[in-house]
Amino acid sequence: MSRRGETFQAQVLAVLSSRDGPLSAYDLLGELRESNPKIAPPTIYRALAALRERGRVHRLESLNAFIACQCENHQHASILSICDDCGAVEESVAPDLLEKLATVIGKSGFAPLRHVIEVHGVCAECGAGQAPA
Amino acid sequence: MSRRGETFQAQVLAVLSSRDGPLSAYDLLGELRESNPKIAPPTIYRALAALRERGRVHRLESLNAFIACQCENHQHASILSICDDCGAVEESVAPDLLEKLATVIGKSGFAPLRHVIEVHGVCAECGAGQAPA
DNA sequence: TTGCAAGATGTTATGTTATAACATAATGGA
DNA sequence: TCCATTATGTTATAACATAACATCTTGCAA
Repeated sequence: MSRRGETFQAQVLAVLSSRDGPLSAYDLLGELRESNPKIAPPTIYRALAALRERGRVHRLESLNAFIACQCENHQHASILSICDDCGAVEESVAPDLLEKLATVIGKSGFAPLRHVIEVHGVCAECGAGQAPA
Repeated sequence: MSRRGETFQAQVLAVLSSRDGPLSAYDLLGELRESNPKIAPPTIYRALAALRERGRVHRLESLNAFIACQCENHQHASILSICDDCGAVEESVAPDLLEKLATVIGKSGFAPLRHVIEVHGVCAECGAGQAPA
């Protein structure tokens, strides 16, 4: 086993961390080709898969895009709020909400393993700038 | 304005309703081409968009697939439980959970408009059939 | 009744996202 | 050293989705 990939993963994470909005895999590909023109899609996807396994990156399923984990502890299900106006994404953690969710869907005997919770809407900043009507 | 499209939308909904698992847009395309070989992707996507607007169909963002709404009242945010073993999807409604969710993400002033709540796991039937270890 | 405006639908092409399949290279241990 | 194992590179293609424009329907008004 080796750690060859970690440098590249670190680059991917660095690019994602420098934004407050999500990037698609092909956005990342474009960025990273500036320093290494030869990389291909599988390289990006493999790095993203590794980073996701370690909880450092989240995939926004409803946008087909990726974002760096904003939390200290990277092992948790997260709630992602996506501003449809400015594109900013904020991460929340709410263990009690997950418990409630488990209760709701557990009624029929379902055992949850992975949560996708994404809420689209308007962030405070964009909402404040809007006329109320 | 016309209702020409409604027949086709009804066909799409009929196919989706006949399954207890999701179908991709191209699965649907394949099915529906049996009765009408000339339809193209935009036709499917337009029908799905109309059905989604009326709450008759849900998109599974984490699977890029679609499923008929299983509820009586089609105007509500739904919680989708997806069995990764057999593919079955079950729909739950929990207004109080949405309220709690609104509270959690509303702390920073975020105003929710659309919810994506998908839980992957193992359904009762598949879980029961498994060896415990 | 004809002609037209508006919107729905059909059609072609292409854009975007993701992975299969296989070749090559690096690493560490026997 | 040599091999087994796993990571990485490379090519090609699969899967998902929509842009752009042509065509057809419909209802209405002159």
